[in-house]
Amino acid sequence: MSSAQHATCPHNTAVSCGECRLSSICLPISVHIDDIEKIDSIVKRGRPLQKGDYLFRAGEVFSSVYAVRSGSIKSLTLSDTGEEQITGFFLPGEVMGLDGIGHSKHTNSAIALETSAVCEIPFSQMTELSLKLPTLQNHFFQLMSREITHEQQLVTLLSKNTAEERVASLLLSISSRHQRRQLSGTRFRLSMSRADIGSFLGLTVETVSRVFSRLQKLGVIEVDKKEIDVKDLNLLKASASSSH
Amino acid sequence: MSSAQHATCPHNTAVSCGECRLSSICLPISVHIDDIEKIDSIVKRGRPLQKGDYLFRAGEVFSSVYAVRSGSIKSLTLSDTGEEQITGFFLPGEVMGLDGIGHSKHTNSAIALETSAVCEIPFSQMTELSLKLPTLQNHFFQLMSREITHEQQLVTLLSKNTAEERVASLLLSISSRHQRRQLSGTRFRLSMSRADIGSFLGLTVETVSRVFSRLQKLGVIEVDKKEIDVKDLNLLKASASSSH
DNA sequence: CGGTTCGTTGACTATTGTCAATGACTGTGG
DNA sequence: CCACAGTCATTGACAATAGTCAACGAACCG
Repeated sequence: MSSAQHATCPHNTAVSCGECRLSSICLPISVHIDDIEKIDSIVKRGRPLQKGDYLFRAGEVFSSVYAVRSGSIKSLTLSDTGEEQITGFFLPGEVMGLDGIGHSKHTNSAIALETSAVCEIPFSQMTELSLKLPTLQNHFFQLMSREITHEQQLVTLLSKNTAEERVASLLLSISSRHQRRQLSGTRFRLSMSRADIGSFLGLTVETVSRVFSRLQKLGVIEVDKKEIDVKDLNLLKASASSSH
Repeated sequence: MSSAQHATCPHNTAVSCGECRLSSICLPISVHIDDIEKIDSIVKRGRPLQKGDYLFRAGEVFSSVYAVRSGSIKSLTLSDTGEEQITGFFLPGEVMGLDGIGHSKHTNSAIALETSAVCEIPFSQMTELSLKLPTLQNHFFQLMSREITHEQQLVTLLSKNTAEERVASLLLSISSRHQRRQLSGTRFRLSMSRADIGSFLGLTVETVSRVFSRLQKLGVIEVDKKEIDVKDLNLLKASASSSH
């Protein structure tokens, strides 16, 4: 039904890192086979999360980072005034929870947007193993650095771009992340609500909804509830970058 | 003249990590003395940068991260349309350049806001040393994780807060970073221009200027060009957090 | 099925951006 | 040492983008 389903069972809990088709995304490219086994031995695979389930909560003691195996997860913080701010959407192959390292506590909560499976990587075991596998150490430095870069790009998006450009950019981002997994970059399902999108992009639900309508009217995309069909990728790219 | 001057020469290039009064900020707290010497031996200390000098440029090959020793540095990216986005301000003891690790290229440029000195830490030597000093490895993981958290807080600020709240938050941030270095948290000099502040906070120069005027009229701060005197810290904190 | 959440659309408001003018400060060169 | 050009900061008037409030229908859940 969903276009994001894998050929094999998407939430299969018995797949090792060596066999996982996502490994090229979440693991260092150039590790030896026996090293993959070592990594594999510290990874815990729990049973799938149901939509709405928490993977971890802000304030909890940090002990692991998580690689999404299937489904999708949103991360969010609660501001002092109690309202939630969506800080990210994580798709299969992406690693989350890196923000907890700095203060030994999670600063975000993580909630499944649909039925999802994750690989838990206990952080202290990972750092220990990193001392013997320079490639692994380097991989995590790179993961974290890219996360910094992503956040900076998001800051720029919020600083300098209009509502339409922000929404178009998010669609492009999701599109390319689907493509990286050999899925369609032009037809996909948004697992998050309009409110989540709005919070992530610093917009209200109403504005997000209006932008979807406008992009549809312009022939850029076709929207059917959460299903998005990109009709003209170049137009979408044009919508995402400021014209002035 | 500037309130940020150290008692000893602030740009002294001959101070080792062991003697540096900033070490508790930029180095792991619990390293043994001989280990500090090892770290010290890979750190390069160049001659001070003058105002406007580049420390590195976006696109250059990444090889080192930098700890600010004195002065202040701004980091910025150039958008595809060529306009600059300020991504951060770095004060003594703070480490910058971490975003370059992920793609082996700097994604930001770094420019001195005033006469400044930095410690250059060659990254490959650091990672190599990290394999023998778990504390050092952990320290860098923490530094990077905190950077992620900071960026997320900035995203939230831009998403949810008004112009006044953003400016007040920046002033509070600078205030507490000064205090951490035993400097006055209520009287300090902003080394960056109004345009830099605006770009960083996603506001125009005019709006920044108007907010400064308003905060002054309200008795929160006193503004004399770049010199800021916080008259009522609690009022400033109130101005920084959303009232609704 | 009924109640609740979610998404869309409209009318109006308000915060911030844009454009413009002015004054202060900075630095350079005659 | 002063004059001048250029940048920077401030302020005002006006415009525009996105937010607020409200109503409605559709989908989802128990």
